[in-house]
Amino acid sequence: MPPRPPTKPRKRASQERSRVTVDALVEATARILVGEGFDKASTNRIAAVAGVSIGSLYQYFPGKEALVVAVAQRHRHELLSVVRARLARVADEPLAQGIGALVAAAVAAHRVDPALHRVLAEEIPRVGGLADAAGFNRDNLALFRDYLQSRRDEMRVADLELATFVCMTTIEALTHNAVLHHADVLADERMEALVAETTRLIVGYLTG
Amino acid sequence: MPPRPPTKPRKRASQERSRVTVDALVEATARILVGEGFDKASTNRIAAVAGVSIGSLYQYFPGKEALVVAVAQRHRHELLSVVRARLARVADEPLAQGIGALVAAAVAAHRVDPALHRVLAEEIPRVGGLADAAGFNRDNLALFRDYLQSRRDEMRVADLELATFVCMTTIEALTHNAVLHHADVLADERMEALVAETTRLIVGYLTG
Amino acid sequence: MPPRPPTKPRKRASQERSRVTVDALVEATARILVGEGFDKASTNRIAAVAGVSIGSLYQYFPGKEALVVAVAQRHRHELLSVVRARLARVADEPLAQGIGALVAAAVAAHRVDPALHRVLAEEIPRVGGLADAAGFNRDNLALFRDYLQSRRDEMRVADLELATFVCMTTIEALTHNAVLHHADVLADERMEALVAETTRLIVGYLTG
Amino acid sequence: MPPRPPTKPRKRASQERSRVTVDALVEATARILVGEGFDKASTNRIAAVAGVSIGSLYQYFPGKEALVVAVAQRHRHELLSVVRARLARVADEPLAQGIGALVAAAVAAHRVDPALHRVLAEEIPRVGGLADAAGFNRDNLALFRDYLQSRRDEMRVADLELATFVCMTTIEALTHNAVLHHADVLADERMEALVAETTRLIVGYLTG
DNA sequence: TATGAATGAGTATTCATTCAT
DNA sequence: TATGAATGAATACTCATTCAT
Repeated sequence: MPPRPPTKPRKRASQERSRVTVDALVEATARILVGEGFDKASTNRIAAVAGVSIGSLYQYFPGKEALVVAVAQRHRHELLSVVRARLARVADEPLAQGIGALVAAAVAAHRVDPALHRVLAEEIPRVGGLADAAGFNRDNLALFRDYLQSRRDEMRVADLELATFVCMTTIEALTHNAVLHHADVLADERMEALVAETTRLIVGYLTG
Repeated sequence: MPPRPPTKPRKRASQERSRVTVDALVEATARILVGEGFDKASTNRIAAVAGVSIGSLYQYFPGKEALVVAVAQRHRHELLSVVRARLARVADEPLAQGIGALVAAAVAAHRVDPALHRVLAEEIPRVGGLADAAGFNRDNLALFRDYLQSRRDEMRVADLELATFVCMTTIEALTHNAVLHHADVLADERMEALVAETTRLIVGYLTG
Repeated sequence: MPPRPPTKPRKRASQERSRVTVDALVEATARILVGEGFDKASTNRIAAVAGVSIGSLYQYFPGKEALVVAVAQRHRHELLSVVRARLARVADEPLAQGIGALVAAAVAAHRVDPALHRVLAEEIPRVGGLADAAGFNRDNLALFRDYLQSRRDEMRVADLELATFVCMTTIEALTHNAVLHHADVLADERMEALVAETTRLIVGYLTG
Repeated sequence: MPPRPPTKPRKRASQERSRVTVDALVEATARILVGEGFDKASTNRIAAVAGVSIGSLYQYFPGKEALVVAVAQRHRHELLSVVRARLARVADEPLAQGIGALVAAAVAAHRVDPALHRVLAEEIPRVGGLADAAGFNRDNLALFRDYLQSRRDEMRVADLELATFVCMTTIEALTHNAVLHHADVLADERMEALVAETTRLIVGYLTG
């Protein structure tokens, strides 16, 4: 097993000045990822776009991977706050409403920065430290399991763990595919239809 | 827009000798992809492993991408024949049986060469000619739409196109995730449970 | 001829605090040199290990070379005091005793800090200001010439200068090689044999 | 223990063309080593001076170290043939003649390419694969032991192994120092004196 | 005086691809 | 048709040193 490239930031940006540098680097990485793709994102290029010397890049990040991971993390946090916010509003409503909201939230999340989301999901070799760079699912999964748990009496599933896996995978795949690959085909009203269908699919499955 | 690297084989392998060379190259590519990962798969290395000179490689393939595409295609054909064979056997049975068989087929397909499947799906930047290197779905999609069409009267869906999309995406995502990322967790009996669950999910959805 | 990097300390450490800083830097350099080798000894690393800011390092030393030179000088002083102490005890004894003591002293000197000695002698490019970083010989040479001069009547050599050169070079080479490269092979008793042999060699040469 | 940089040539230069390339690279390395010193000898510079692309350099050598080793080896072979040739002529003469010839040979050897010899001996960090890049002594040692063995009855030494070590180390150190550091001081006639002195030193030692 | 953020020239190395033989 | 020597742009990363705070 070859040693993986490190992905954790090298030093904390303590002073204000360095904070700016770090942000510029992460932002530049995101911009290049979206605009030119993963393998144009060389460290030299990132530094140049960030308006920062290559030396400074390496003061704060141990390498390219760490930058991509930082971008993915930032993206993940944004998604998560979108999902959390929406979910909070329906915590006490019946299952059908909850699932509906969740699916809608997933679509909304995929629309936060679809281009970045696509690069993160499809262009980045999921290997080494990048393996779950886009794995915002773990957080989502926990969130969702808690929700399902709280609604357990409305459901008819034997294995909650399995059900969570099935639901999350399904919702993620459908919204991802729809938003990222069929946005053109699926006009707005049809997207609403998809949300409805997905909700029906999941609710039907859970209340079986 | 930068010109994409060409991905089509350069010439037909008419003579027997060429045929052997081409096969050796594709096989070597696959072996390296699985054994060492996408970015160790350099053209020089592929040629070396294939026991062929780098010059010859470029006689038959316009570049690296073309080789990967060829590997993906070969893999796709294998998958497709697995799915087709299984589907043929249930063409005349009721929907529930058909869907069950399809899900089982999807699992079987993912087990043909999981390591290669994983590399193709997760390590290769889905960009340019590689965009749908792993997109064996197109074929599957057509196959499945035809099947659903033939069983339309057992179903209660308004939009067949949409339903096909929903079902295929769901089945693909669930089996992919299950086989490639949770094979350890999902022991054999639980895998059977997953097949059952997935079938219930889809059948429930289709029959309203 | 490119300008040589300066190797003299920048300012006198007049205040106590500075003194501590300078010592910490020299000590850190020595520790890194021994523990990780010459080319891991970057200025940044030295400063870090010394617990001093890189800025401060440059307040007291004009560059990396100066630090290494300082380490070498410190080492040289230690060696010299070892040799001097031993030599003082035999100043009035006949040649054979004197030479014997000198050889033993040379061995003892090489054992003061063999690891540092080795790095200084073998890993550091003897170029520029580093040219005689390990050249503790100059001092030794003077010391030894004086001793030989005082025993001139016991000797039968035409050219004292030449004889000094021959003796010093020989003793240094033999003890260095023995201690640093054959310490494993030359067990303690054999090392004593070497001291005896070397003494015989030199005394034989001087007394014709 | 960190993995050492490899020092063995990467591929054999089978065709005539590549032979030329390899030679040019080794020659260029030597020239840079002598003219600009070890740490100006970057791979890019070596390739440039050799009039060869950097890519070609890496076809034949795994890195910088390997080139330096190749240079050292080439140099060693030249030295060895000088020494061997001279030694052959006195194989049957008495010890005093033999030692005299050997010392003269050592001086001659150091004069083959003194500048290169100096760089190899003093500027190259004797670490890793470079550790005995300049260790032409091993061959010499064997050669010399055989010679001493054949003259054993003229000698009065208890431990032949030790005697060989003492003689070789002494001769090497004296000639090295004389030729490389005191060439200016030691004019030709004085150099002859040194040869005589050294011979006397050694013969005296061996014949007790 | 001390700090540490910033610099950027410089270094080793890879790899897709070409082309003379 | 096959070969493999040659290419060189591109890449990740280091490190001595400066200077504003």
